[in-house]
Amino acid sequence: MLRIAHALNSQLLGALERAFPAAAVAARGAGQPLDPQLAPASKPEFGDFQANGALVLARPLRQAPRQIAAAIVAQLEADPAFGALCLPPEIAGPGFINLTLRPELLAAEVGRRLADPRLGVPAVGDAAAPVVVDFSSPNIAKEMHVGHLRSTIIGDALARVLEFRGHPVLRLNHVGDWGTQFGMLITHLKEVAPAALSTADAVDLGDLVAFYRQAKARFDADEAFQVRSREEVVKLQGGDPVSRRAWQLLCDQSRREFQRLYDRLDIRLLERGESFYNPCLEAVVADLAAAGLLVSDGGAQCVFLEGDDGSASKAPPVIVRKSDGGFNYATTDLAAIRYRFASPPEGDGARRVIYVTDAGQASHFAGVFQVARRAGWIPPGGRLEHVPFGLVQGEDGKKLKTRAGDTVRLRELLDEAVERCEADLCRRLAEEGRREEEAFITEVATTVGLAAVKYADLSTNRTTNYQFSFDRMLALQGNTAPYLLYAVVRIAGIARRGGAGAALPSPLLFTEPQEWALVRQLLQFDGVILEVEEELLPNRLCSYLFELSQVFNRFYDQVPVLRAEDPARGSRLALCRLTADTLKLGLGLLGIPTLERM
RNA sequence: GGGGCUGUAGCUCAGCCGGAUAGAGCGACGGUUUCCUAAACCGUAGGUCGUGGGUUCGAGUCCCGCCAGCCCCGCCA
Repeated sequence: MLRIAHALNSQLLGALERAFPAAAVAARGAGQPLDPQLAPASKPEFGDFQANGALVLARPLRQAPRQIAAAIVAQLEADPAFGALCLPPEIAGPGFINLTLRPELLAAEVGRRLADPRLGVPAVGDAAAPVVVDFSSPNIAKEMHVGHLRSTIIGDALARVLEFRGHPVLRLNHVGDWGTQFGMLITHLKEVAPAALSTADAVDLGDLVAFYRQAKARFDADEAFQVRSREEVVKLQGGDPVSRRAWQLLCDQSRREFQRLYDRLDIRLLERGESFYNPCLEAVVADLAAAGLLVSDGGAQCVFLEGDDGSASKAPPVIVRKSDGGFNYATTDLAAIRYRFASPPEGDGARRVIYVTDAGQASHFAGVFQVARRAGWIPPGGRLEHVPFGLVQGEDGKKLKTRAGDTVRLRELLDEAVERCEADLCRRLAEEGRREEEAFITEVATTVGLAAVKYADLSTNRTTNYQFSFDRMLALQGNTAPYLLYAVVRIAGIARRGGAGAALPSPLLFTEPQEWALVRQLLQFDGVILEVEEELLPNRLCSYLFELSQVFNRFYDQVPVLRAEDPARGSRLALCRLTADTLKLGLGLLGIPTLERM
């Protein structure tokens, strides 16, 4: 549909310029070329598209908007290329031009899409520069908890969409693997399990969280331990081999635990933690000094921020070197930005860098981004974007906690979703008297449970806080994963009962309004993907897929497929097939696999 | 005190850079099954878009003030 929209837009623009040549010249001279304001029709009865450009011209042309619209329409109707695309346009309301595409054109588009594995979504060329998506980013020696849920799920979905569009995507896991907490962890490890430092896999650290707690408790209670821990940090940063090995051990252990969750959620990540940027930190500060951005304040090296107009900002400065000479997280973040935009081999050569972190870090990133921009590290056309998301709240509207008031572990949260799903499925099977293999039940519960967690998160606009509710996300009706998965299953049922290998007629022939509604919904897929790529809002894709499922279910309910006679039967099978392809691809881009039966 | 985000139906949320009579889902109420999975479909009720101004032919959407909630605010990430 994008291709058609582009064609229509240029035809409209041509009509506009032919109808009002003087205004077109004047507008171009003023740097504000005429715009037909082509948009999708706001209601089905208005056709496929509407052009609102006539309304804007009313004032400069001192003519009634409907009169202007009529002049544009007259030009359009004189254009044979337009006539090949659309039925005669209609002027409605204050001066909207409503456009309806020729039905046979829509049917042909459906046919073309069935033969296209990309379903009409254009791929960016080979010359595409890398896009960095920085997401998930847990801390070493800590367990992943509900706070990592949104970054992980949203980041993965965005990466999938960008990859599908053909961008080389670097999925970076910026893990917290460097910092003062390693002093106490290593000191504790050395004292509790010295064997681990000399023999591979001698000790299973087991529950790293418990280990972290023990170390923290000693650190808080024991002054001598504190001193040893601080010395340990210095040794680690100085490259002491034993300290490095202990650090490596902790990282390896954490990595294995993270990986179990990533495998379960089918998420690929390239680990590149904070420590990776250590060698660059000196150079970062030197760069900032050379750019004249550094100011010493209270012994710390700072960059003071500016407002949009270049005036001094009231925001606190970005500190890149502490008064004790050490670097902090802002320095690391700056080093990461510099590295990611820098050309290979000294950097990633990225043109777009995306950070998926909670909204609470907005001001931190705003400051760091400004410094990077003023330091000249962002190449022309380079995009640096913070993709913020809101808190995960419980149904009481407060930050999600367990009943005991603890942080919710991600693993346990996923377990509960799958368990609830399985219980629900078993109850339903019993009610319907269905018998299924254990393996089937496990597969369905796992797929639906995890899909529900992902979809619930992705389907709301990420900028607002998100109210977590197992009952809502697992509901079988409404904008939920189970509802969408069920639509796929229905189509799979049709395929099993004889629709699988059927030859499709050409041209496809549609007669029922439910068929046309489905056709129009299907053809919007390409536009939605490009919108998600641009706006980085996965909920747009979710809404689209939900609407597609609704339109399909209406069609399925009201229009027979297998029992119809050809050519209707074949044409309807084509719609089923394309619906299934679109739902599978779309859900796949959200990181959600589909099922044949459920 | 400074900054950010949010405020739309009883509840959870959309609203695609200003366009036609503000949309879903849940919940409520009522209906549909000799037929491809009823995990579905159809219908009814329900909104002063926090509030007061402003800009505009046109504002849920843009600007300003105010109110409420959440979050952030210099050497932690």
